[in-house]
Amino acid sequence: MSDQLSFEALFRRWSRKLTLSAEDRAAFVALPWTLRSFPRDGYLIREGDRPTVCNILVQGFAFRQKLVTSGARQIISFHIPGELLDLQNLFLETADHNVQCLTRCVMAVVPRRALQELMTERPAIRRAIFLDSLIDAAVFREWVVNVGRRNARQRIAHLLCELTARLRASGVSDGSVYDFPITQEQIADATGMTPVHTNRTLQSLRRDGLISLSSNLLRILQWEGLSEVGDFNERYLHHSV
Amino acid sequence: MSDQLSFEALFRRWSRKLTLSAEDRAAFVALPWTLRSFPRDGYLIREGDRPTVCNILVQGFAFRQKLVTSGARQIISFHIPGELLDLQNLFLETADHNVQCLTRCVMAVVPRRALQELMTERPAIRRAIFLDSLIDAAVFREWVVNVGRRNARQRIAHLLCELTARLRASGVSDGSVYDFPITQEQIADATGMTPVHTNRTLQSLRRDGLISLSSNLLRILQWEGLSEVGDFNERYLHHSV
DNA sequence: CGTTAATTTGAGACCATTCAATTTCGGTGG
DNA sequence: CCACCGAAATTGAATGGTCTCAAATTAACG
Repeated sequence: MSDQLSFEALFRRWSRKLTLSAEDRAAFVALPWTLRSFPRDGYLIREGDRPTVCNILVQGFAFRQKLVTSGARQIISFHIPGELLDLQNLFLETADHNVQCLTRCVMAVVPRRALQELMTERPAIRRAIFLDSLIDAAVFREWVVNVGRRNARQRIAHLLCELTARLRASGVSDGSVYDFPITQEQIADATGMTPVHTNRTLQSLRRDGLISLSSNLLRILQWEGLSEVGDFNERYLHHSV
Repeated sequence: MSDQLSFEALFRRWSRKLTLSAEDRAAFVALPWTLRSFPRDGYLIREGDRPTVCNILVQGFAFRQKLVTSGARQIISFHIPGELLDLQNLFLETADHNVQCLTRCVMAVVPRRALQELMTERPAIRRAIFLDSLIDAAVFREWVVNVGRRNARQRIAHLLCELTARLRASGVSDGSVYDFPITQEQIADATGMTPVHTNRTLQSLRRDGLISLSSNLLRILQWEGLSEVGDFNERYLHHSV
């Protein structure tokens, strides 16, 4: 895979929000990165690790999760190609959650020291990374609201809306039909529900003609209706800065 | 109030995590800030605002919240003196949530342009602010876990542990007895519960001799027990970077 | 000392969970 | 191409944690 292709999605995403000069891009591509493949369910980072690298998701989907003592798992975010998966580990010494692959993934792995130095030298890159981490935080906040104050239907509808809006904005999909590699158990862990109730709630969304989901293929049949059910307002995604 | 005093808590907090030179502190104090008082429940930022300033909490307690269409409110974080309340608004144009005062507050208000420029000139300040925003995000993640995968007792115990650990680390309190200006309704909104069930759950924690809470005074009677009930591991607070 | 906010109590209803079993799907080897 | 297998999705029924609604009590404050 050529250099441009590895970072195509990242640069495309950043370009929507700020101006990256050709030199900025060149300096980024000149980082000492390497491509690495991970299997489905493979761990990129485990809680307690002291990471020395930073991962850029080139291909595939990933997610962050945290376990509680009862053994239950809470998924904290999903990630799509072109996103940085561990900005927090650039400046925090110890990982406070797990990062795992949803599908087989290809990562561009960069030593965090090199990325830190690039941020020192290049204000535009620094700003892009700072923006990304602020938007990550905005998504976490919305997830607190989602699991804290919405019912089952709303939670799932909101999650589907968020994923759709992000995929659409990234240009990975047109946002109406796309490959959806998330199991019902994972949806349950992302929305703070049980798999059984997730199943029943998805059926209710299907019955109402809002979505169709089978064979890992999600169709958004009524975007307006789904957004309304999910109380979805995409402001928090800050797609236009 | 003298300049040093306004930023005392902030500098103390930052000093635990990195080295701030006398010049860094002087440059920070030389920012064009002003002190401003806010009443209890007063809004600092409303969702949709396009802020031009950044608020540093000097005295009092504040919180972030977001409303859903049903009218329910989810509190997303609490803030104590010495914390920056709207780092996200430094680089994002539109506020995606509300920031409100829990008690009467004094803020140091800084034009965000001035703070941005200081960050450009002073790498240590830049790093401190970046660290703060990463830790904010870590707290949001833990809150997703809290409302998503813990039961009522665990949620409230965890919230009390977090507040105690943060107050202790900031030096505002010794962490065993402190003024607790949060109503049961606000605890409910922070944990995704109803006020009624919050009341019953607090009673159960009191009955077990873990805490005592009345007249806005919280006593942590059994820190170990409370941490265990709340599944509390303070790693995510990153008190030692 | 009056007035409003905050806390507390009771009881019934409901949303979501739990547990267990069944069916369907996706991938693999014969 | 079909048979097989484990994973994922689906269904049923009973349980339970939390909510809702309403009222009473206590605390906070001017």
